[in-house]
Amino acid sequence: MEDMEALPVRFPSRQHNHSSCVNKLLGDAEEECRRQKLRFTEHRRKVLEIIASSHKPLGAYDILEQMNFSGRRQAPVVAYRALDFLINLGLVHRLNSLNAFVACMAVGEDHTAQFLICRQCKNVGELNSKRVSERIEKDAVEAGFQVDQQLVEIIGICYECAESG
Amino acid sequence: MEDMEALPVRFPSRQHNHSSCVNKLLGDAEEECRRQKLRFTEHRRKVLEIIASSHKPLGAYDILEQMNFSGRRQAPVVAYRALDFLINLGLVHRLNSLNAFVACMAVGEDHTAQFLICRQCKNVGELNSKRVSERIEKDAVEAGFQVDQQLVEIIGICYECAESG
DNA sequence: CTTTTAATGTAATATCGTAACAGTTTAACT
DNA sequence: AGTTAAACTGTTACGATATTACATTAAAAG
Repeated sequence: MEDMEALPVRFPSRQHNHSSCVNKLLGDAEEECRRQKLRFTEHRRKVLEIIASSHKPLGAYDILEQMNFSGRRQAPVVAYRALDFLINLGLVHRLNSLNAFVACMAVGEDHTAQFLICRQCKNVGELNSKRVSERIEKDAVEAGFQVDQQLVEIIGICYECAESG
Repeated sequence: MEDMEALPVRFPSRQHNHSSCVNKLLGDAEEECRRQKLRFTEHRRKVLEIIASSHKPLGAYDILEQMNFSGRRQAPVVAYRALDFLINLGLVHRLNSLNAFVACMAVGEDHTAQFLICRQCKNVGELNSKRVSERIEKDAVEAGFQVDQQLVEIIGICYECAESG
């Protein structure tokens, strides 16, 4: 029998205003850090802000370029350290097929994410389909494989790009 | 209603002898190239042979190391060119989460592959679950996304590693 | 046998990511 | 407060992965 609950999907529309995303995410981050007694430092805040201000995936060096606090260029490791932290907290995801990073669109929802990558506008959305993750889990187990982590990246064309030709 | 046909899965067992894989794959490659009027050159044959001789994913530079024909080291681009060719032919797959390459285990079967990556023994298997690929396709479409390509990598522990503790 | 298409050789360089270690800040505990 | 331990930062250097560009050679098509 099919699971009939609505399929949660987040794909950023063109009109979409980022600043609310940014604020929400920064708030979530602060709260989560308080809860887990972790430090939400300047670097971490800045990196999260940069990533959340775009729904296009950013490379580590793109992020780095936007981190010139005092005109001074940061070393790569600075970005990578912050990214690791944010990924562990579930606030940022890494897209393996692009070597790039996006902000999570469903923080704290205990979601399994499949990424929708539009190869035209380059925006990335999240499909949070439990049906997909459960299907993968079941079939892997049936094949004798114990699943720790699923990485699902779906390349194609988003709704708005398909509309506008 | 559930699809009840057997779930095709290939995970290399420990006893497994590679030479038959290698021969089969080289044969398939030759045939496919003849059919498509493509050239199965020395580099391409060698790279395919190297990849097929292991079920552990190999990086481009690992492959390169094994390509020293005349004691002379090849340039990276040589390996990448052959890899691109073999990937386009469907004989080799790229694992994005590892920046590495494996031989296809189901050549010519019009398969959609999900990769099973054992983080203990490092072997990689292929789950060729139509149910998974169709579930992804359906849910993406329902979310307004037109799918061109699916990248599914499943990290965990294979049967033999789970058995032996 | 010449044209044109595909593949190769070679060098240089771009892009992505980590190791190592000294110094500093913060939190936790007397 | 003063001391200690843990986490974070600054900095340098380097390793790993991948591509561009262009001259040359080989193969296929006419």
